[in-house]
Amino acid sequence: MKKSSLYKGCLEPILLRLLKDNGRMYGYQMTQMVKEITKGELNITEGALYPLLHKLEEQGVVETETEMNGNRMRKYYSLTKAGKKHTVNAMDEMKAFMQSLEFIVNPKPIVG
Amino acid sequence: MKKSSLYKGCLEPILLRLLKDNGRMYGYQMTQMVKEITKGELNITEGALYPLLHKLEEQGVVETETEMNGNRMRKYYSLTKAGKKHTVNAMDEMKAFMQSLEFIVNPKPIVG
DNA sequence: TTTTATGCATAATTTTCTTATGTATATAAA
DNA sequence: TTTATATACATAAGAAAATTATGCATAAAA
Repeated sequence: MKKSSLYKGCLEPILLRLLKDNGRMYGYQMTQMVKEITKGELNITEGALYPLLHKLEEQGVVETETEMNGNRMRKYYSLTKAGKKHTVNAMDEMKAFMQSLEFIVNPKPIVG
Repeated sequence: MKKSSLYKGCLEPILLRLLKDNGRMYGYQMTQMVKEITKGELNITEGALYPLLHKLEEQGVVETETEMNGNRMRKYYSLTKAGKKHTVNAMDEMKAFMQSLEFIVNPKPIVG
């Protein structure tokens, strides 16, 4: 994604979140949406994206439909029922993680 | 650190932040402080911690002093002058990263 | 006396990216 | 009209950054 890859390990929950919010999406669309939302901060590389999507499909987290847009193929991904459950857990973990980061980066002084 | 390692890639800035806030610290102390601050969420493994500290020392980001505490050794780490500059940048990147995560996990609706 | 905590360290392996490469169509710019 | 950019997929090689396992050693608690 970026030079300073803080994002290592966060890609899967990010994709799950996108699918949860937007329903059906195709790969390239995900990269563009993330780029836009993060104002160019986060650029998902194809080498990270596609293998991960394939893994999630293998695991039954997402399912796909391939459609033609003019002459170009689009492979749409959406969460399965199991994938939706999985996503709930992933989002909880994500929140806990972000909270923890917040605690570290912005430590609260102990009030006596 | 944890099973679901979202933290992959964040360890270095976390350590820099600790040293910035607390001055001189030894490795084990860092693991305990992070565990405490994050309420047990983040458990830094030794296999991740020590090689990283050694790398930072090699790079001149931190410097060390070894002291004996009773019969047990403690190796104290602190930021060098260059390390302090480096940390300012790292914290900026960290903030941008956290902001981006926030945007994704908690997307703001577009107000027309 | 055996487990847990403190304190360091490293090797092997796995996970998760980046970078590079490949194929192909559509559009914009030169 | 040719070239660059954008769209859209995919995979392989390599690097980065963890986990897991192991080792050594002292101190305290069970």
